[in-house]
Parts: sequence; structure tokens; C-alpha cells
Amino acid sequence: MLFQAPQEKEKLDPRVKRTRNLIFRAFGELLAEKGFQAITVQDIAYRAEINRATFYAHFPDKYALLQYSIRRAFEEELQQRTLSACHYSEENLRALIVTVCDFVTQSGHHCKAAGGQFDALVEGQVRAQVQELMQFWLKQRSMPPDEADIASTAAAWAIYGLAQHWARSKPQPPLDAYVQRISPLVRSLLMASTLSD
Amino acid sequence: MLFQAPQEKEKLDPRVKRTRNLIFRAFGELLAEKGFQAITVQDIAYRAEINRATFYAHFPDKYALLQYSIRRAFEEELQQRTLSACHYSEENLRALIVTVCDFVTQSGHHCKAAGGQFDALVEGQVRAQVQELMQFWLKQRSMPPDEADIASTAAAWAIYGLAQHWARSKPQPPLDAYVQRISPLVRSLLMASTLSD
DNA sequence: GCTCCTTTGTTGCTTAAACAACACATCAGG
DNA sequence: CCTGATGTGTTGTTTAAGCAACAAAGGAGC
Repeated sequence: MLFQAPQEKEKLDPRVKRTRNLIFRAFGELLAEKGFQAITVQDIAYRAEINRATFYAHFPDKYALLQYSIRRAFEEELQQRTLSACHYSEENLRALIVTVCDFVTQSGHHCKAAGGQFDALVEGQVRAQVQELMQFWLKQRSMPPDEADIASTAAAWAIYGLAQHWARSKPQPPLDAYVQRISPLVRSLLMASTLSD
Repeated sequence: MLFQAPQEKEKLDPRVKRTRNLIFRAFGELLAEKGFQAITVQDIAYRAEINRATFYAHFPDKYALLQYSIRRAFEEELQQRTLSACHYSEENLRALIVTVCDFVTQSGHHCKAAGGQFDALVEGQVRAQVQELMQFWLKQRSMPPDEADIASTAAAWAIYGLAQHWARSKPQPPLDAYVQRISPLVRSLLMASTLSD
């Protein structure tokens, strides 16, 4: 992939990579089975076939793992939709918005059992990644860094906000139509300076 | 489980256990995809997320892994059918025969691409385990060891031979009927001395 | 025959994971 | 209240897995 996440870059000890994969998968399974609070670190370690102390070598606690997992889940979602290693285009922007909408709904009813902090975590991680990706797009199109910062930040917040709005709205309009409607708004935020293509 | 396989007993370093699991699964996947000869040790190591040298720390070569895998696959088959931790009964004996028949057919067309040695390996491993299990049954019923050896050996060979015969016979009679027909033969082998129950 | 390339086994040295043991927090029940 | 049980973090020591580099065995193609 061309757009590698800033964290977890380059060469990482394969044992570390594998261990995190194991923890990630185990956590995902448990999350689906029991809900967040009911999960203990022991559960995770057992399921992942690792020692409990090893868990703490990678994450301070299960909340940190939750955060990491949200980020990874969203990353994988992006990769599966062939985004993340892409350039800017209207189509990719719409796809990105769709991904965020889906992810927000998913995380909404996937595990409502994680205290009020859950939504905040999802929001933070997803927004950060959306912003990074769009920043990457803009720099690729040679927008000056500080402008790209501002534009991508604004657009990321807007996308997340609109996604949440859609997810909560009753009745829910068809996603396609909604995205068609809002993507020009986001585009205008992104392209405030360079208005071509 | 009450009837633990003689190898791989008691407490084994969890890393070893996990590594072997990873290798076992990776090998199973590759076997389904490419066939035995096409698989390299590198493939297995890559798929299992382990170092190639680690593979050699566990198995001399891929043939040894094949042998190990056959044994494990059959073990798991037994456990799934709730055998292996059981006492002798007519029903369990029939279930055992059914398992062997299924396993022989499976391994027959699952990967025909492993030289002529493949069948021999399956045969050896399966027969050994069938024999061990029945020996366990007999000793549980306080048959003297040397008698149990002989009886279980004869029965194991008979079961495997009859399973192979069934798998190759055309047209194949219904498995249920076939097992009903042959299980008394096996039973007579097992119970040659103690003819009660 | 001869390369070039891939795969195979093998070997010190390095590093991450396992363990056991610890002090501490939390909570249900007598 | 206290007691037993369970989960949390942390630490030093031990052990398995990773790495890089090696020699050697096979193939494929010229």
C-alpha cells in the first residue's frame, strides 16, 4: 500500500506484528460475544494464546487496545474498499464518506456496551484517519502543507459530523442520495484554494 | 479430554503450542490451495507468520509436518465426534468406524497430489490412533495388556482395511448399512477373550 | 557442460514472549 | 467488619522465536 499509516510503519519485529494480530482478532471475537466491559485482560490473553504479561507489553490496558482496535478496524475497512492507497477523485471522496457512514452505524449497534467513552474513541480515531488520508490527497496535489492541514481538518470534522447525523436520522434517507448531496460541500471545503478538477 | 495422545502430552510451552497450531493451520490452507509438492517450507513459514528457522525447530522437513498434520487432523475429527475420551460401547465402535471411513474418503480426494507415500502416511497414522484408542478401551475393561495389544492391533488393521475397501467400492453401499454389517466382525476381534457385554 | 536462481537445512547471537511471584484493588457474602 | 476470590499491573529470570549468513542441493535455460 502506498499510504501507510504513520504509526506502525516500516519493519516491525514479526513476533510483535503477530502478537498484535492475535490480540486484535481475539478482542474482536470477544467484543462480539460479550461486550466491552465484560471482557477481562485474562480473557483476551487466553483467547489470543499469549501470556497476560505480554498483553501489557503492548497495551497499557484494555482501553488502549480498544482505541488501537478501532483504528485498525477502520484501516482494514478502508483497504477493503480499495481506498487508502489512492489519489483524490470525486469518486474516492464519495467512497470515503460512505465508509465513514457505514462504520459509524456499525460501531453504533455493534457494541453499545462500553460506557459513553466508546463513541468518543470511535470519533477520534476515525476522524484522525480520515484527516490523514485527505491530507495525503491534498499534498499529492501539491497544496501547501499548512493549507492542506486546515482544509483536511475541516473536511474530516464535517464528514464525521454528517455521517453521525445520517446514522441518527429517522427516517434514514438512502445512503447514496445523502452522499451525493453532501459530497459537494466537503469538496468545497477541501478545494477552497485550488479550485480545479 | 481423558484419553490424551501419548505424544504432546502434559504441559508444553504455550509458544510451542501456538507455533505448531499456526503451522498446522497454514499447512492445511496451502494443502487445499496448491497440493503437497507445490508447497515450500517458505510458503508455510510465511503463511504461519513464523520464521523459516522456527519451522525447522519443530519439524525436520515438510514430510514430517504432513505426518504430524494427518495425526492431528484425525485427532480433531475424533474429538468433534465426541469420541476419544470415551469408554467402549457398540455405538462408539460404530462411530469410530464411520470416522475412519469418512477420513479415508476425505484424504483420498482432498489431495491426491503427494506421491504414493501419501496414502501410506494416512494409513499409518490413522491405524496407530485407532489402535491406541481401542487399546485404551480394552485396558479400561481390565483386559491384560498383551492381549489388549493383540486384539486392538488386529481390529485396527481390520477397520482400516474395511474402510479403504468401502471407500474404493463401486457402487458404494450406504455407510450406515456397511458399518452395521462389519461392526460385529470387529467386535469379535476385540472381544475374543472377554465375551461379555 | 555451464551458469543463475530458488529452496533447503544449519548455526551463533539477539530479542520478544512466558513464567512465577508480587502488591494492590475490587467486590460479594458470611 | 473481614475473608476469599478474582482481576490488575509490575518485575527478573528463563526460554523460544527471529535474524542473518552460510554451504549445499536441485532445476531451468542457454
